[in-house]
Amino acid sequence: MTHNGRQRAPTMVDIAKRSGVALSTVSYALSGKRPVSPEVRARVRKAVEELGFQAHAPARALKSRSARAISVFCPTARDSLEIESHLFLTGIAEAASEFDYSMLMSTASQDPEGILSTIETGRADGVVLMEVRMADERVDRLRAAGHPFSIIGRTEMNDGVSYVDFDFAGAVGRAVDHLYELGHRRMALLNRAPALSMPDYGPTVRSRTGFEHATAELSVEGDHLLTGTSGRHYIEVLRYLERNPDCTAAITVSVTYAPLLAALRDLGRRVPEDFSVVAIIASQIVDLVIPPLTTIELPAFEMGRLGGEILIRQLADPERPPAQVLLEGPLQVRSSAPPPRRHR
Amino acid sequence: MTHNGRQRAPTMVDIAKRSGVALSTVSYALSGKRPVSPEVRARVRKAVEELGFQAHAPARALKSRSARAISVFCPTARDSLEIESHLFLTGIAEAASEFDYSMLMSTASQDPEGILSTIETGRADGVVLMEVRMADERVDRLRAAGHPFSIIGRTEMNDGVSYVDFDFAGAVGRAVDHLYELGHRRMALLNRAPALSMPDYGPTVRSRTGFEHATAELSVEGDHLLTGTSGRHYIEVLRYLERNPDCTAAITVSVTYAPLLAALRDLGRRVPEDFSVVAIIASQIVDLVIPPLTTIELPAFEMGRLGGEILIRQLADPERPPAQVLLEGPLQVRSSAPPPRRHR
DNA sequence: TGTAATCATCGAAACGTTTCGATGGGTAAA
DNA sequence: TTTACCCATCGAAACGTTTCGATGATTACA
Repeated sequence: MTHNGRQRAPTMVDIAKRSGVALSTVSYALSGKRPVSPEVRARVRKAVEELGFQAHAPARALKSRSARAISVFCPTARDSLEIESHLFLTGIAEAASEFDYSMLMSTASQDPEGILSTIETGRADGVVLMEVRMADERVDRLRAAGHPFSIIGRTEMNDGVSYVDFDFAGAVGRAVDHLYELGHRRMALLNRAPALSMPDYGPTVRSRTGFEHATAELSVEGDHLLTGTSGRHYIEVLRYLERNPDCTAAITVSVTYAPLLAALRDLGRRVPEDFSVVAIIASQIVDLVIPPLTTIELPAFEMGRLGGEILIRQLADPERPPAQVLLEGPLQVRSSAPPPRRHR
Repeated sequence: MTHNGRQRAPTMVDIAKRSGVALSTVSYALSGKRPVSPEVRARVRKAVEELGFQAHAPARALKSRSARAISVFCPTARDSLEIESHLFLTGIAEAASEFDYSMLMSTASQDPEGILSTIETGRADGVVLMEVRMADERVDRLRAAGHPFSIIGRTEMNDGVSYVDFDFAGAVGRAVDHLYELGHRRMALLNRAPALSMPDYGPTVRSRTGFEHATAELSVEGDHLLTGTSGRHYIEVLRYLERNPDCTAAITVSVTYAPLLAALRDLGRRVPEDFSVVAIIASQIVDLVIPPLTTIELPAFEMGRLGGEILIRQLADPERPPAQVLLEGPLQVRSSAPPPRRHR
């Protein structure tokens, strides 16, 4: 039952009048913060139903000093698509609705002032950050101000901060192992080229570290390339493959599978017959790529959900110790890097 | 200048005290709704600066009866990715921040109650809807309640409602023309298979109409397939191509390029030598697909931006007549369907 | 010099909740 | 029957703004 939009929306005063009790009793009947007799509760419920009452969120936020909202900052997709962002985002939104919170979203993702102000103006109670760097001003500022927040990703120093991150180093390591078992002895890591504004983007740094360790451990040759989806990047990958024909496998992070597959195709090298690829990517994206890529799955939606949940739980109980979650992704063998022969 | 998060945030009362004027004068000095002497204005500004004052949004929303926020409902990406959604979303967010509005996002995109309630609880002033059907309960309800809203997409009956849509019928028509000029005389439209909950999804319906008109006009054979990214859909496309070897071209809508390219590859048919493809898709996605697809570009980010802007302008001036925008997309010739020979 | 008009500023009420302390009726114990 | 206590309910204040009408000082005009 909803009321006509033309006239004033019913308030708790209206409910109080109609059910013949005091305003405060209505509040207690609805919130349950003090006991209320069954009859009164029923009368109040009935009036709420009949008038289509819905509590006014700003009034509640004003008085209770909590907006029951979290705010999220996510890079814009105007020019290029950070596709994982969308999975993070909807994951967080799902967590919010699960706990009956609102979610504010903004694309001004790198502006520390803007981020702090959503909290300081009372629009939101906490913040979820993503695309953070190893050293990140936004994190420092939030921490200094004492505002609740959680991160999808993590910085270098994470004492006392809540985060959900993916173990990129471990994932790359397992990808190297898999390719090694397939017989490859020289492989490349196509790492994400950080934009100029992101000189030490966590996943990039940690993927590289994992790659260097794993290749050293197995004594295989490993080449590290920073790349992306631009034409220039495609050319660089193409050149690399031409010059290094003994490199027969690659690990791609996020969208870097695209320039690789394009270059392989243009060189007439087939996947997986001539070249193996393991992609670190969200499963939802695999559906859109040909051939079906062997992946280490990045559980992006789940990361978002968890990141949101962690923040909200912290909001509910400020004493709660920070949660730090590092997720692993399963190796999903598909056709771009088949299982090792001896296992077939 | 920000204050320490531990202590109470400064309010306009604090500003009033520090600058030695009345509370109401502070309000007028900051809002400019009544003239204030230059000296007082300067004193107020100084105090604001020194105390790091930021107006409390819920209090403002309560008194002014406007949250300066819009709310957006977008499908979840848990299982499959409606990639355009993310472009719409960040486009809307960009518009919001441009006009100094907040944007609420929720994934409960099909629930009419939830949509109305963001407005009726005062959390937002208007709604942006997406993924609407030809007949859509959410639109009817919003209109009946008299709530401001705009649509990315449109329904069958759009009197008095603001929307931004893409001309799918026209786009498919132009794609047919292009393929015809390339010499193709039988072609398929790989249309989006609507989910069960979306029996008459606008783009799907209108793409089909455009296809039927254009093929009839040119007297070419046109086959209409409903498909998606699942394995079952892939098989269906594969079967279709096998059974109809004289079909030498296809138009894909959104992600349907994926099963098509996979099937062509598995049948050993090359693009564009043996088969031409025109994809109706956002440009940001083309970077992720091999081969580079000839497209009719879906300006998804711009659609989002406009949809947000239209709503906000309407919020600012309720007298403003509804805006109805139908965008066209340029044909971008890339390698999946090269330019006609005679033009080379 | 007196009156009207103009201007900047002030005071108070209001928006719709939540929550504290007070009140009064009922029951249990004395 | 009194006293004490408990319980449900009430009344009022408060949260931080915006905005209306009032006030007093200044200027303009007669």
